Amino acid sequence: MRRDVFQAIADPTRRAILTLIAIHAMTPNAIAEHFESSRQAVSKHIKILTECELVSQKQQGREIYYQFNPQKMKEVADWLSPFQQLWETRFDQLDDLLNNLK
Amino acid sequence: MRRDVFQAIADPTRRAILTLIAIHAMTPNAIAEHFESSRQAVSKHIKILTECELVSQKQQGREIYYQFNPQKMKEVADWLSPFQQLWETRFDQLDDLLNNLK
DNA sequence: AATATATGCAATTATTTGGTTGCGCAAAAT
DNA sequence: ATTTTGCGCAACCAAATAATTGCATATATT
Repeated sequence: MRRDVFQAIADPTRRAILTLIAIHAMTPNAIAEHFESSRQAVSKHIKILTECELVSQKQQGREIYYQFNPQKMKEVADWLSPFQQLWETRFDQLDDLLNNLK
Repeated sequence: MRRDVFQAIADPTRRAILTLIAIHAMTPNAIAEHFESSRQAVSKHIKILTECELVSQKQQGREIYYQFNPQKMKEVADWLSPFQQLWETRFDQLDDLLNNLK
């Protein structure tokens, strides 16, 4: 079972969940209310997000609050950063970029 | 057929292809040489990357050179940017972030 | 002209994915 | 104590995905 961050954010529902809980931790039911999908479907997405550590949980009675883990998302940004220069940086820095990619 | 950038970069081979051709445009055969997978498998990945416009092509005789399109990749960076503040910015800017996410 | 090369397309298959439904369990509420 | 609520787990299913194989076509090379 491949469970990396890139695969996790490939799904639009999961991306929406992340934007939701980035604001504040939420329970599965609260999250599911924001979507058409069933609670179970949403819960499955949360499970995937948890397994790849984009999300962590803290139990509170019978409720479970899921919260966003920024550090893991940073992995995407890190992979992206060498490319970033290609769309925003001046041409005299292109050599640096090429070196980074190798 | 869902064909967005996020789904495209979910596959590790496709990410590797992108890093490869970001340096300079390459033909499918040249790209395939860098992987275990067959030429056809790689070609399919290239097709997906082309369909979501992460890659564009220019024909040159019977060879086709595929090149990276930074602008499309920027979409990922744009989606990521509000989160970015969560792992690197000072706390007094957190309000701005929360507004951006809503 | 005949052959070799570069490439795309189509059909097939195994695996993965996203979703549903039903069930069980523990914590609250009545 | 009984019922309701919040949640995860397992089984199942349809659709999508990744990869293979075989074939067609156009451009080079001989």
